[in-house]
Amino acid sequence: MPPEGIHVHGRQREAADLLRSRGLRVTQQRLSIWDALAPSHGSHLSAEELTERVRTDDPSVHLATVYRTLDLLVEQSLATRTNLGGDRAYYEPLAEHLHHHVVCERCGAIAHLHDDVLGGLAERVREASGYSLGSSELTFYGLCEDCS
Amino acid sequence: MPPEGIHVHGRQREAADLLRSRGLRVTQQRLSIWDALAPSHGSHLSAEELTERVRTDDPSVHLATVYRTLDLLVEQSLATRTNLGGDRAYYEPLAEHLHHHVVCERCGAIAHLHDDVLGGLAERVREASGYSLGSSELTFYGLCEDCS
DNA sequence: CTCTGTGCAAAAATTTTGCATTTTG
DNA sequence: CAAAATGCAAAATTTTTGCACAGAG
Repeated sequence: MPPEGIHVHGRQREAADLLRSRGLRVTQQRLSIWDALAPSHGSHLSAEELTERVRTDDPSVHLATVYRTLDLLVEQSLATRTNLGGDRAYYEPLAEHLHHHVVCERCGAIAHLHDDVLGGLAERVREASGYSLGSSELTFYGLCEDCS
Repeated sequence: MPPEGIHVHGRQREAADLLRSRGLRVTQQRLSIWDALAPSHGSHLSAEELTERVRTDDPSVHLATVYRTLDLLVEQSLATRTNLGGDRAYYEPLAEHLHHHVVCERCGAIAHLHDDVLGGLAERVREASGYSLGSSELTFYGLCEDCS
């Protein structure tokens, strides 16, 4: 088992490649932000929460930079922005598979919903609306098992 | 066909009854806001747009009152708040049937999606997540027929 | 008359922007 | 070196709140 540092560097190297391959500049800030957004650190982070995390590594990173980087990552489809019913936006690294959210209205627990649970939903929506569909944001509210 | 005034008063009387039956006070501001939120006036209004509308009738109504009233209406399940991907919240009077939204990413046109288009979605989500479901907010993004 | 709702102004919370400086390629 | 990214502070946007006054029941 490699020491912790290796993981970080591996992940950062991967991020650096992602950025470079898209013609974007690789900066220490972007790498740190990408790190802090890692799924293992818990998802659904607001820009402010993310900044706090990033700052434990590099306190000089400014909130504005985090916003600019998040815009960039979303634009590049490397992250997604979700709303989850609150007032601010939450960000997640783009997962292997698309997913949606089920939010517990009592304790705030968030479950992920794999796209394949939806059945032929997109097709039905396309037919009903006449729109050609791209992305979607589906959020269900209810009570988690513990709370209900 | 009754003159226009009758409609307004009919709608306002209905609103007054709704408020009274819930133990809430009937104020001119609430009636005007309810009126302005009417589906016929076009839906998906932001608090600011709604205030503008209300002010054509009564310029003294304050934005803060609109926010407070909208909170009230949502709390009372007389209106819904949706996000539609933007930064601010949009409000709709609670329709006869629940519905969701399909937003055109190019021209902004919004189509409504009847709940019955979703098939057994809620049931499938309940099974997959273990949550007992209440409401949901589903937004699809794509291109409308004109734009695609 | 009492309690709730409103207007107002001020603040809070979230996100964006202009500009000088630093860093990347 | 040139172009792009960052830090900073200031502004813009959206929503909330405290308080004194007005209006509903």
